[in-house]
Amino acid sequence: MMTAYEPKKIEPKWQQIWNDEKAFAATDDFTKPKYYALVEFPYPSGQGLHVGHPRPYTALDIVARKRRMEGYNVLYPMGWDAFGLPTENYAIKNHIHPRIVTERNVARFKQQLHSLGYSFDWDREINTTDPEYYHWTQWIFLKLFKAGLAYKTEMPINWCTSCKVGLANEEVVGGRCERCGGEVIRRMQTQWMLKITAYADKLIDGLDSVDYIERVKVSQKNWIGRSTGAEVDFAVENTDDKLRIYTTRPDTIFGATYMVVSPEHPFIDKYADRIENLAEVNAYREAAAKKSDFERAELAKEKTGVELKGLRAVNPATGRTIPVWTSDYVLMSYGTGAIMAVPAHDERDWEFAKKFELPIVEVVAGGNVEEAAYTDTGSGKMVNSGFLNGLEVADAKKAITAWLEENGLGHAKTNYKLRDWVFSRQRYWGEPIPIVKCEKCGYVPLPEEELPLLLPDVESYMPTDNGESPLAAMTDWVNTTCPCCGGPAKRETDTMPQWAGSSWYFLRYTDPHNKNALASPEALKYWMPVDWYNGGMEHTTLHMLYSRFWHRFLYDQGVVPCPEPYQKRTSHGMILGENGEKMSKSRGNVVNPDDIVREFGADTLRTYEMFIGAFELAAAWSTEGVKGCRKFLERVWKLQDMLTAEEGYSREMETRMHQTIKKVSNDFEALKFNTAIAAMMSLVNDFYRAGKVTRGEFRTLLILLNPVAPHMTEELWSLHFGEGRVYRQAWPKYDEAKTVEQTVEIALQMNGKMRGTMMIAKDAPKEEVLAAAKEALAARLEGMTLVKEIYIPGRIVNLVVR
RNA sequence: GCGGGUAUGGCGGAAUAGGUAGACGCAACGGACUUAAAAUCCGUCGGCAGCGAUGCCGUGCCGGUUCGAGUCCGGCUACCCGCACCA
Repeated sequence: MMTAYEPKKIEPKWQQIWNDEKAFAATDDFTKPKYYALVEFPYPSGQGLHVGHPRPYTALDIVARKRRMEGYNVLYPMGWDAFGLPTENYAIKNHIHPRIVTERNVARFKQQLHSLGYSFDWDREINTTDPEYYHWTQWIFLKLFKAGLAYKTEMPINWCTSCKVGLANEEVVGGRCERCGGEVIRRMQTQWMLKITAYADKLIDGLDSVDYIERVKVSQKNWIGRSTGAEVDFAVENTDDKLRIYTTRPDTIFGATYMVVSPEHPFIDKYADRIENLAEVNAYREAAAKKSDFERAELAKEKTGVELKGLRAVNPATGRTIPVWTSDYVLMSYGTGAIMAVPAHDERDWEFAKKFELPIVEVVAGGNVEEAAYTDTGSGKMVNSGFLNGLEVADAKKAITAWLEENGLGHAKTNYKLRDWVFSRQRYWGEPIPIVKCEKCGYVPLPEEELPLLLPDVESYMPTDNGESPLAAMTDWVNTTCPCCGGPAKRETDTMPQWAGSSWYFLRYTDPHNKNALASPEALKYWMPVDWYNGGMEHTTLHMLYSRFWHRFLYDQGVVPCPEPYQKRTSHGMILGENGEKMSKSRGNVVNPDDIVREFGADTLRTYEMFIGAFELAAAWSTEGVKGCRKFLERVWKLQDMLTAEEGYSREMETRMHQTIKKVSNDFEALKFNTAIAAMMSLVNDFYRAGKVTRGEFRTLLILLNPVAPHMTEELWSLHFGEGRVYRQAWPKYDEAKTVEQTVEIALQMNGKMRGTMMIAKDAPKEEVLAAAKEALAARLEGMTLVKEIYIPGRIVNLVVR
């Protein structure tokens, strides 16, 4: 008699067996074909695993398990991105060392992941807060520093007033701190910077060589924001000086009727004595300085500005003098901080010109520049533009750029929206920056053999109001000697941002216990690049860009063997609450995976999360849907009662078996887990309809279903197929010829409208099919003239009549 | 504003290269089993009309191409997610 399906008993049992057998350890046999599947390692928060975590983990677990069955040496690792603010804030509040908090959270996460039966190679677990790990994070920083890509500078930063910490532009969302929602203001601070801008072109161009879903590529390109144009010098009247601007539309230079400089532009101070309305100008500048970037953008609807009276510039194309204004719609941080304004062909300039009654001169025909700026670059010929008249925009660009270069007035120039990466945090729970400041020698890197520079214990983790990290209070630690001259020196007290540890972690997995290098060249050569990396869309512009930057740098340094770290990148959709809203504590719609495992089992949770909908799209949780998946697994379980002694496939099921193998195999590769599972459900329904299943059919089903529901399939295997394991079986093969039905149902249409169906032999000749169709539709064809006969084999017959 | 995405039954969602719209699942309804309920198994399940074989309509909206359009083309609308004065 068959036993009941009890996931609570069988799941922990198999998890223990896999653990004892080291079932999923990647081997160091570098002669085997490899497959490196990667999911983003989690931040071990105090809340434990969220029901959103298992979606990507299960998806790539399926891929990893399938690859093993296909004979690959698979690396599917897991670790902890454990530095970060929530842990530190918790530590401050509860006076517990962040290390202890981290350990506790990691233990919880790990136990939860175990309970879901993932085939991670736990021997390769890593933790970014482990000195053995951050040794190499610091080592990479030193490399960057020595290559001139890390520098310290005083700059206005985004300062979160609540976290008391500087934020990267990417961490400011809608003028507020991405993490705590606190107000963000601008503040001057000395910061370590990484020159990611030096890699802007490589980061864009590298995208051509990898297989990322399109929207990830598009986002990255937009974020880097490469634009080509020209820098042009405008002479300042009555001086020998020039004001340099950047434009992407040098072709419209004849229409430049005024100039605008950013309120922060040094030009204003330089010529302060000539500005007749200096008081007014300074008042405007002060008002602009108080606004955050966000406020500036918010108030964008209404243009503001002040003319710098007494200063005029010369349009190098027309030779006419034009006024110079200052306005906060021009940003100091992009281009040269100054623009030529062409109101006829730029919306912002147009608005500004309308408001301040500045002249609007059309130089590209095709619009009505009194009504709106005409910005179309695809059509329209140049007018009012001297030697450019009659040219298309694209040709005019080339002609004017050549002319500017010939006359020493300007040159072609590429600009980027991407800014350098603010790399310091005034915080405790991060990697110490391995630099000391010596009065004599300046910033001096620690010798590599002194790494890792350990994070010292401090009394308080509270950041300070003056913007210094809690480490600054540790005078014993801070005061040191200069590695260069031996004189007194002070350690850097800022720490690295959380992005640091996650910018190279995929390399460490290839050789996680290496004491002499971040990983051995052999391991890197074998495992890299990652074959398939899946993660959230929220990481496309931050983590993805940062890690590609570091990896590309390490490639240039000869440390890693390939320029791009990830061969393929996909993204999963979010799991929403039952009400269709984002899950959050405040909304009270959070589902805890532990509860689902306890009530239905891990296999049900895995199956449900894969069945919930298209992998890339958001999907709302449904407890009823979970029950449906449990029911499906029960039905598989109960197939035991219908098992016959036959080893192969039965004649009537053979085609269905081959079809299902094909469908499941292809769908797993294409991330179409929902339809793969639907196909298996369908097959199981067929077994029920037949009232029997052969051992051969059952065997194949268990293998196909194993990546999705590994525990139950192992249990059924052990009950019916002996000591072996499903996870060691070869992935089933299908015979294309056997996936095709011998008799097919085809649709009968008249004038494209459905008029019935008929069964016919798959390879029946066209004439025969048409004859049969005409016979079937004979009554309807009465009195009609047959105009055309269309036959699509296996699909449709369409008779066109009049 | 710019970029990307989505729109299909009561619901989640299927539909390789135009070729039987609604696979699979949920809910609902009917039946079997049961003293009963749950569970399970079997069946029905887009709308309108009809006792019925059947007919007409139907994939956000308007139009087009085609023997045939959820799918292609032109023009819209709504919602979601990024970015947001980047010259």
